[in-house]
Amino acid sequence: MAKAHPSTRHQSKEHTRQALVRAALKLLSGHSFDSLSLREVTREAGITPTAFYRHFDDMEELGLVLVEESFRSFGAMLQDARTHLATGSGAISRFLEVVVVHLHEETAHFRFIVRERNGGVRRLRRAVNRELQVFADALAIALVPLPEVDQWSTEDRRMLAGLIMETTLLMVGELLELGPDEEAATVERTAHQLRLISLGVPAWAGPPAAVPSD
Amino acid sequence: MAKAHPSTRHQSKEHTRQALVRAALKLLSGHSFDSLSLREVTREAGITPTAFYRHFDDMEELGLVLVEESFRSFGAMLQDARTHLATGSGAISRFLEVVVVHLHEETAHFRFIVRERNGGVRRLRRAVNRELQVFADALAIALVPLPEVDQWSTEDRRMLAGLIMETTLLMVGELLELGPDEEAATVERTAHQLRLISLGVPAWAGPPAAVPSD
DNA sequence: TGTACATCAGTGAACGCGCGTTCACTGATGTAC
DNA sequence: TGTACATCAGTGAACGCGCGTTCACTGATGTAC
Repeated sequence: MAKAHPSTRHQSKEHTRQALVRAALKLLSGHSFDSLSLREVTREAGITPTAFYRHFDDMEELGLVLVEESFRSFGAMLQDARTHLATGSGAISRFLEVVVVHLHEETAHFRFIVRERNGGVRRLRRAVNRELQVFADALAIALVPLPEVDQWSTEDRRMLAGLIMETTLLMVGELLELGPDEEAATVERTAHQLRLISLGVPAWAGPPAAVPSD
Repeated sequence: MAKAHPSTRHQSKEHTRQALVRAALKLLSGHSFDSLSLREVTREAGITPTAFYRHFDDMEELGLVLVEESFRSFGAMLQDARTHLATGSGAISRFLEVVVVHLHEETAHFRFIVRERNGGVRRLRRAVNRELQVFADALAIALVPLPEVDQWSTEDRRMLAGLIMETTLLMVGELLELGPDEEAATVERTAHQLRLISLGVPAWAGPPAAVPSD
């Protein structure tokens, strides 16, 4: 029962497991998940195909682990963005800079999210979109303190948070296709889009009445 | 040289070709393109694998044809939206209704666009995003007559058109995952997002100065 | 500390299967006269 | 209109290959005493 030290066996198993995860993420830069083969992953990780089953029941289980891990990066990015952020002047540009920095650090994770959210494997798609929903809801709550938004309904705040998150995620998808020197224009465009959205906020008065119709 | 009538041979070849295209689109409802096999497509189309090569050099060429065909549906939708549209009261809701109707008619085409724009096959991704760019630019030009936008720079109009198109396309992606009875909430949310954007338009005064900073 | 046994991560051979592509072919349709 | 030849969409067998999964195994690490 003495499990004081983690034991060499656990450590090396964990090491191999991470090699599998890293191998999968590497290979997914040129593939979608549902054309990724088990043998390909084990080959890249440097182990026998058979050994895969010591770590995962099947590829789909690996996929779900990739979702989890990718969203740790995503969450870290939003966390970082929040601490650097505050509201006010230059907020949008600084927010997008944080996004770009994290994108460069964890490209594979962000690519996985962007690709598989509309990818060909249903369970993965669902898992990715469930996570995105969680983060959008968190963003909606983070918006509460803003003076112009504090009277909005929860639903409206979620609507706004979704729009912000998706506009940002669209930028991420575009940046993944570009070289470093082509990024600036895309980031600037996204900044303008977010500013345009922010300009709509003070004019928003809820869905039903307020504006003549629609 | 007499090619007055289309000839039975051409007709039946064209018929088989369309069967291949239809087979591929059908199979892509549960797949991404890069895990779709040639044999699978010919099986579904009811021909021998070998016969495939009478129509396409390889699967990628089929994929590019799917891009072309899918964007015919996409263009038809935008065309239809424009005739039904005009500006003003209820415009957004009516626009989204047109989108939903076309989505139900050509689900496979829209799914293909949404899935493969971030999919695992580079050439397809590029082709899809090139087409989206073309349509976004067309939308930007269509915005010119609007009184609040007519003084904007071309770049700003493209920025706005991109935001509108992407917000709509996001809705399409979400609707593809939902049953018919769950659609209303998503459409309504998108309508609110588009309205929020439209509320920002009168306040927009170009990127640099005008607003204190950012 | 030393010994005897249990655990278990990774191996290597083997399986049946679907894959993309080749090849020589068939037979219906099209064309020239 | 009738005949002889050309075209060519689709066939069917064959190939070598990578796939996921099974199985009995090895040998290093962990545990009990």
